[in-house]
Amino acid sequence: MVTLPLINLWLREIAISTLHDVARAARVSTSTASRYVRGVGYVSPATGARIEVAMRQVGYRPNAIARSLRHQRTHTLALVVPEIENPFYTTVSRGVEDGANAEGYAVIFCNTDEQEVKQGRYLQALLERQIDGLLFVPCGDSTAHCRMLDDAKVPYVFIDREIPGTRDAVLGDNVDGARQLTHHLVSLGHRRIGLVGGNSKDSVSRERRAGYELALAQAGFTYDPALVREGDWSIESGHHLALDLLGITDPPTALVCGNNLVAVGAILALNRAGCRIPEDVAVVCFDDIELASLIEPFLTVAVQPAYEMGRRATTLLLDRIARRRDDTAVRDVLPTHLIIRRSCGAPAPDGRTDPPPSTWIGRRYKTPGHGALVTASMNL
Amino acid sequence: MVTLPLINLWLREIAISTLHDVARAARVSTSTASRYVRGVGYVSPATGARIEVAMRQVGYRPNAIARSLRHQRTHTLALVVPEIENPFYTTVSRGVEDGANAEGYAVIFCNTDEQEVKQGRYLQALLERQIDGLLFVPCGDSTAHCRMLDDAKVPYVFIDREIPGTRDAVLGDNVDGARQLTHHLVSLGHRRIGLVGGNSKDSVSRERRAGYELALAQAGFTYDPALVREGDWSIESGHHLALDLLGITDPPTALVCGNNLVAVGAILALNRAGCRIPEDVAVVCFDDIELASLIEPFLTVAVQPAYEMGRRATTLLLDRIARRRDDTAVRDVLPTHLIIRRSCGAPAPDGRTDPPPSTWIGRRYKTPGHGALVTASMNL
DNA sequence: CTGTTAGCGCTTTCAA
DNA sequence: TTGAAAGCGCTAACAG
Repeated sequence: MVTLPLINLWLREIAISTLHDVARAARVSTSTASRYVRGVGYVSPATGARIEVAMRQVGYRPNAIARSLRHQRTHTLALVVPEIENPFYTTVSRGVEDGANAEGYAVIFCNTDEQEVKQGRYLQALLERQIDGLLFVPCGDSTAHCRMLDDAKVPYVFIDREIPGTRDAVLGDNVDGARQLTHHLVSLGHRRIGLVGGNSKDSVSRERRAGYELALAQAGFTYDPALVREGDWSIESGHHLALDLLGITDPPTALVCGNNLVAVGAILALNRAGCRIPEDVAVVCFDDIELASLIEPFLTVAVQPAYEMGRRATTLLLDRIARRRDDTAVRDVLPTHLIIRRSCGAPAPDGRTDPPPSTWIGRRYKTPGHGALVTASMNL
Repeated sequence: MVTLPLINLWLREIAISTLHDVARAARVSTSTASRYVRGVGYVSPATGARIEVAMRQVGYRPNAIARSLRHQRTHTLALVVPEIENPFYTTVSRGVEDGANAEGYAVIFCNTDEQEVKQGRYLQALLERQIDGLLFVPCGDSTAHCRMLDDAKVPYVFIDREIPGTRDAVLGDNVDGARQLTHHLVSLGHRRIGLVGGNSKDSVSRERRAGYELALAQAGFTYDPALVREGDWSIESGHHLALDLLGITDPPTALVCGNNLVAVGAILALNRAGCRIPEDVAVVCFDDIELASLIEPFLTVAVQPAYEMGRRATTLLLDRIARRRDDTAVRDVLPTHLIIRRSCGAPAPDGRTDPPPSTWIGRRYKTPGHGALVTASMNL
């Protein structure tokens, strides 16, 4: 740690200037200055010009806090997610950011680490800060927290996960995604397919499990509960559950994983147990593992339109805030797409295992509005 | 898109209650209620109890906006990064979040996409919102923006990148990291080592380049400018520059990449050109590719302590805000560690190519405060 | 077209 | 130990 000479901050004597200062400099009342600044109401060209000059002179910058207090509206949203380091939520958050910016809203991001207590503290703090609305990926059993939000009359929209009750929600099609993943394995000839699930307390995990069961039923298999495990959404959980499944008599030849982190855990477990993927055990999962799959396309996945989910949820929330909608709850379920890659030991239907790298270059790497990362490789 | 029955929001008649309401319900003045709520000044036990009851009765929640206006302090920081989807910045942001929360500050995250215009709009908006301080990863030539911040007298701390001038900064040791990466390749017998750099306009890229040159000099090699390319920090740039380098006469047998995204681009280019890694060309880079390297440890990297950088910068900023430090600029350069993996075609010094997967399990996957992802595997 | 006035919800002297 | 009053910076009636 090195320290260097003086910082040249707090030196200049430019006091922070208010509308009052502008008004005084322009010899008008604050209300006139206010009208001019906001561009509403009548201001004669002459006085307007004077105010303009005064503004530059004193270096005026409007104070959003004072405005908020006056308007009872902060133009600030919050996004509460359980795990910001999961690329899925990172991409969701870009969608939210872009959606919010488009209407001049700022976003406060909060990370609950799947802990309800932390979530509670955040929500409390956010309500005190008078956020105008909330984008919410709840963790655990958040019914109490939802009541709190209802009481505070803060509009909110669920993303990815929802709490029982009639609320706005933008979700991925979990049932169908899991069904597709499972069906894919079935079509490759697998007969014993295990499920390494997420947290059974949350709707997402239950739906993915339902999709898994659906695919098995459609294939005419009898459902074997011994092949199904649930824990939470962590790498450790995936590792643990996969080891478990490997240990049973007549173990599965393929695993459907509840999400990307769980899949990482499962893959580590398989490596550790000396199982080759996909020769010994095939693996597929929900959500992509972004950079990894760019370089080494090895894992067949069901990807949700994360950016779009964030974006739509934000639009919906802003509509609520502006009361641009009637009071019927919206439940927007977005489709999930399969990206077929080699972790299951079979080529894609068209004979390729994956779009060749060249198709990734030339289109932008970014999420929509800037091009599309997952979406790009997804739709090829 | 499905719509369902009525939402039960805006139904109840619990008006949002203010300190005034509490005071009235408790039959005291607002100033007394205020004193009680904040726990300062004298309030007799009897009245205190009455106020306590009144608070619960009316469901009081302090209004942070009004407080901010009064105190001229919002207890809000902002974090401006160029690319939130890069895991490096995601991890930095966790450090920032934890540091801020520890002192009851909220954080507004902003994503500039490496665009100065976008950055300017954000800074403007943040200043209007009266943030108390800024954590800043500037993009491009941000000197004008820094002047703006100075004028507004908002304290700020650079993270990862800095703008010439004497300001607080928490940085990775770019020179040494690049030196280590390059030295590693030298020690494996490579004689022609290329540099696929980042954006030469920014200090980070220049420093990494300097480290690269230093290692070559220490090895007694003559510096060959034909082996050095710079562009920006994108996958496309890495792809383009790597292809370029492959095309020269006597092309490099190894590449040092400026960061993880650039490396992804370079690897795609090598694949496309039919080069095997590491047999034909070895690749190393700055920053890890998190999940990827958990599953398939293939890329030797120099990792910076991202979480720690975010955390320290935040502590420093909060110290500035609270005027807990004298006015000397701090420049905190954190060491970079090498993780040796197989992308360069050689085992680690101790004969292993990588810590075995088992060592990752059992310790938590999270960043410090929750365990450590990169840091954990790094220090084994 | 412009200015006066009364707050938004909270804190903070200063008197009582 | 408590309360009255002023005001943070801005906006919005309402007169003029």
